[in-house]
Amino acid sequence: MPDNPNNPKYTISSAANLLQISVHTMRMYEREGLILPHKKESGQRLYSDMDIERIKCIRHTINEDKINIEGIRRILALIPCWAIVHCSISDRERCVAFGSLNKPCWMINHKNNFCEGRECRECEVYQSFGTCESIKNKLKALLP
Amino acid sequence: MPDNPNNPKYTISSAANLLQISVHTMRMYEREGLILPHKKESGQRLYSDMDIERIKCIRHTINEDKINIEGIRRILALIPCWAIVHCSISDRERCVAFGSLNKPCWMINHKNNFCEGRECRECEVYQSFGTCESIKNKLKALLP
DNA sequence: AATAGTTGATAGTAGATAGTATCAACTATC
DNA sequence: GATAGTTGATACTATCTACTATCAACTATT
Repeated sequence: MPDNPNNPKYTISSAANLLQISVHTMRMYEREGLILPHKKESGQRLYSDMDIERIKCIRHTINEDKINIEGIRRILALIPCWAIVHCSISDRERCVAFGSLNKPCWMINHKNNFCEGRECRECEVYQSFGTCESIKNKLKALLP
Repeated sequence: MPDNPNNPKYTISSAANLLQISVHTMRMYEREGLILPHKKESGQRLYSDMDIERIKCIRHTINEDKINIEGIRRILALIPCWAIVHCSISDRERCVAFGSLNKPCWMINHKNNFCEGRECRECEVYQSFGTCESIKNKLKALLP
């Protein structure tokens, strides 16, 4: 396996070490829908370099920008997934994620359409927040 | 003056009464950039029915949805004003609001362009949050 | 097979955040 | 012209939120 930034290689404790936070905080962020680590069949989590970067971004948003977790989730829920993956109109009509206002698509079972068989972890929608670049910049690219 | 919903007619205390909140909370929301009441020349604030509706929405977002004020402001900052008012590319390059990531345009002096001479209170960008309809729905309308 | 790490869950804490109280100077309205 | 309301400012507080500690059962690694 080549060393791409999505390669899940850190256990939860070594990731927590890198980030100087507790293992439990890592799991909290996941429960809240902010991160989506790789899971082995046994259920054990593994984190990639992208995941580390993403969590740094989350921490900055919470600690420096003073936005709470509900706020972050609501912002993530605004990412216009439909315009990023270009799913069809009929896909959208059936899609629970498209209709959701308070949860990002990757927190919702929405596999009855375009996203069938795709890993949310790998999806550009999920990764929009990965590098802490603002979602506004993504909107600027999409909206002329 | 006809009775349109933007007509500023309530003083701060009668508005606070209608909303069952303190006068001071009203001014806090303003300081935080969530509302933009009409001001008389003396500096006295006047609120319209739309303002009342907007504050109801803000309260719901804080108390029920549990999103903090910083979070709300960051969400408002995501409204794609440029695509709503259709300002020119060169306007955008000069516009401080276009570049801002953490404040909505109406909190920023951005009158050196398209918005020159326009009242932010009356602008569709500001009013996007007026009825508590989600900004996601606005994005859906703008993004095919 | 034994140690170290992981899982989910519940209970608890330090500190931040939304909101309040109080103030003197100024304005509206009767 | 007098009362009631408004302005901005600072100091204060109750409550919630992000985070931690501890637990027994399970898994990885040596």
